[in-house]
Amino acid sequence: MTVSNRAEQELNSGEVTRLKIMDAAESLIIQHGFAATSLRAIANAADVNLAATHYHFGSKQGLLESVFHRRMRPVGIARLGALSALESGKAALTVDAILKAFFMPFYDAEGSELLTILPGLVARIYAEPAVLTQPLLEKEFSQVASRFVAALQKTCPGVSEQEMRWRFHFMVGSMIQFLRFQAPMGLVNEADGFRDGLDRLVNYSVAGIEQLGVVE
Amino acid sequence: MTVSNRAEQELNSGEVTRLKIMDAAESLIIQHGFAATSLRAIANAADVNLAATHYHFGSKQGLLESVFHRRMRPVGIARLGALSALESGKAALTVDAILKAFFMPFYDAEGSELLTILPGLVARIYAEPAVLTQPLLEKEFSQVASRFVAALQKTCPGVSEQEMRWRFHFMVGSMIQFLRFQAPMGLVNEADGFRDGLDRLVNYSVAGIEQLGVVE
DNA sequence: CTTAAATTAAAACGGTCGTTTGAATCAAAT
DNA sequence: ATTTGATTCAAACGACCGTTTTAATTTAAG
Repeated sequence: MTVSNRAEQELNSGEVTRLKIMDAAESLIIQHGFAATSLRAIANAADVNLAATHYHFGSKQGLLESVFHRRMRPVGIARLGALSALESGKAALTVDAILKAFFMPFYDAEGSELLTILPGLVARIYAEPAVLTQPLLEKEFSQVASRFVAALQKTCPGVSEQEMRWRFHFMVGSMIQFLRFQAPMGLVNEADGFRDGLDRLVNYSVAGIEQLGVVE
Repeated sequence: MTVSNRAEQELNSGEVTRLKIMDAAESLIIQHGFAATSLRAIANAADVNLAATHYHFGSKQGLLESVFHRRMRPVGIARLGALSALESGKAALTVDAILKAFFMPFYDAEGSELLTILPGLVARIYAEPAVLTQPLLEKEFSQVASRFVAALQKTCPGVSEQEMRWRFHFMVGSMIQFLRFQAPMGLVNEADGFRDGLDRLVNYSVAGIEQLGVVE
């Protein structure tokens, strides 16, 4: 059997169990957080034996890392890809375009099941106690952040790298808030609510990063 | 014994225990989160019998609510007071001044021990699973938010209440991010780091809320 | 078919969890 | 001094935790 087209390839029993565990863990972790989600609850939701969690992931922490890694790596790749495409294009770089590249994974996920997962998972990474997730964040996110900060700096001459990293920091905070709660408290979101909120987030962030109106 | 000056009044045994428990719980919850903090760890850190936690707070959830309430009510009061003082003053309202009123509790806390507590606690409220803290947030925060949104709207004619609530939503996200991580990843914060970050947060948020430079 | 490896299964390990109980101790008022 | 209520204490409750062990079962290769 060749390794070529893995999409059509049938998964062996072990891989199927691995996926069932990760899916169940992902859903429960999003709902209740990492500490409050037990391996027994995960195994039960996945319809899998409890020991399978340790067989496939070694430990609860190992499962957490796998769950986060599976979703976050494609996000980072999509972001870097979108930014590279932007930089190699002929159009001039704008803050608006760069931020849309950063939010690309969420624009892309519209209409897919990913939209019910990605926001909750990203938000949870930032919500868990730092000792659990800081290594994951550092590993998966820091180089992506650096690339975007550098790109943003090019469009805002006169803004130091340090200052731009602060602004990027605040922008990420707004993004997390949006992913976590979607609309503000008491504001219901209608039909195409996610796209609407995302566009508002872009506008808000562009203003914050450019800071054209602020007088010192 | 009169009730007048409670500051000099000695606390009876029960109140002292209550405070010791809340102090210990606060510190541990900030460090490890609610689910990962056990009542035994709290009682141990407070040098108090385990059963005292249930005697004084009824349940773990009850303790959580008391811990949050104790710090958050003064924050809300300080914010509303600062905003009222602003509105009854003769100077024209500005977004900058309103936001500084909103951040007032953190400006005030500079140099006090509160600065080691408030940021971590506020950040944790937003980090815990929604089912735990959403009632607390709704109760303690929503009316304060409404007052500030209304004030901001007056300084930005043409911005609907709904739109301003979104911008305020994003601003809160940036604030949480700052309170939780202080400086961006990999950026160390020197001597007067907190004040510096707070000022950057104000500038960023003013730009986002006014959105002067954004072309649709 | 046989054999070896990969995977699943059931059961138990020692611990810790939130909560409850009932007696002991303390404080203040009669 | 005695009584009453508030508070503290040690101990235990049943339940659940992450992890490990051992054996059964399935899968794939010789």
